[in-house]
Amino acid sequence: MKSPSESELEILKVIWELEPVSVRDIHERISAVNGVGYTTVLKQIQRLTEKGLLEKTIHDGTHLYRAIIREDAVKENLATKMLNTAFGGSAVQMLMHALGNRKASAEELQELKTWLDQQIDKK
Amino acid sequence: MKSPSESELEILKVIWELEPVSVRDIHERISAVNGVGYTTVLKQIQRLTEKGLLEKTIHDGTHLYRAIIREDAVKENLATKMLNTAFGGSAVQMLMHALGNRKASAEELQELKTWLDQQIDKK
DNA sequence: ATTTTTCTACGACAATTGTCGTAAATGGTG
DNA sequence: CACCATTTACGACAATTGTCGTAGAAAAAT
Repeated sequence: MKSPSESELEILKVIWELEPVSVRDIHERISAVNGVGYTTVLKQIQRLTEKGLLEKTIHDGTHLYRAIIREDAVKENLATKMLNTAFGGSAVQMLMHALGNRKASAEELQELKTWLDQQIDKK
Repeated sequence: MKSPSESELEILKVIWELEPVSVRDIHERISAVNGVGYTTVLKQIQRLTEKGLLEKTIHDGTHLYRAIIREDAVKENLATKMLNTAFGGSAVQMLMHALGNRKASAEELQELKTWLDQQIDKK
């Protein structure tokens, strides 16, 4: 299960949000941020499709794309892989580095705590 | 600040642990896991050195390598980048996906809680 | 000092990725 | 239908990465 590159992930994120969606719409979103060309985005979409991560349907002449892999699965994969390869499986380590120097907002900490307590209760 | 690839990270991890360390020792560790050849590891080390992530010192004829970038900095970078690009900056999201389906052990949850409470107290 | 063993340096190659340019196809408009 | 504007398909190119093979340098053994 190879993880998508950062740039591929950008595209996937737009698709998860808007699917089924046209290349045009995806490009609009992406280029607004990084100014990349239309064909660049198109090519990447086509490659993702070849790789089986996306599916194209032609409806009334317009080509629309949908994701085949689920958002949760990809994110889980990313997070888990990083947890294991970079942080030796320690979630605390990962969290510390993620929030680390950055002053985690009180709300965020609270939110984490809530989720955590809930997890603990579930046992 | 481009992040190291997975394979580069493997090498960095060994170096952080053993530095200053010879190619031979690094190779031994790595190949024990994935069986990759000596020159493969050497080449990667050389490239990392070119890129300025490692430093080579020749002491008594042996070439030893040390890391120039600190372990914490790299990990922080990795975690932060993932937090932002994949999880929209939400640490809860990231944590949920990292622990997600996998039944986080009670100890791990407890450890997380301890760290969190400590963070909250610090405020 | 000569041979053998071990390392390092270098170059090569395939796969992947990010990025376009150009050409071909399709659709909409007058 | 003929023409212009969009879109899509293709191919190209440079950079990066993972992987070696080979050759030359250095160190160790005899």
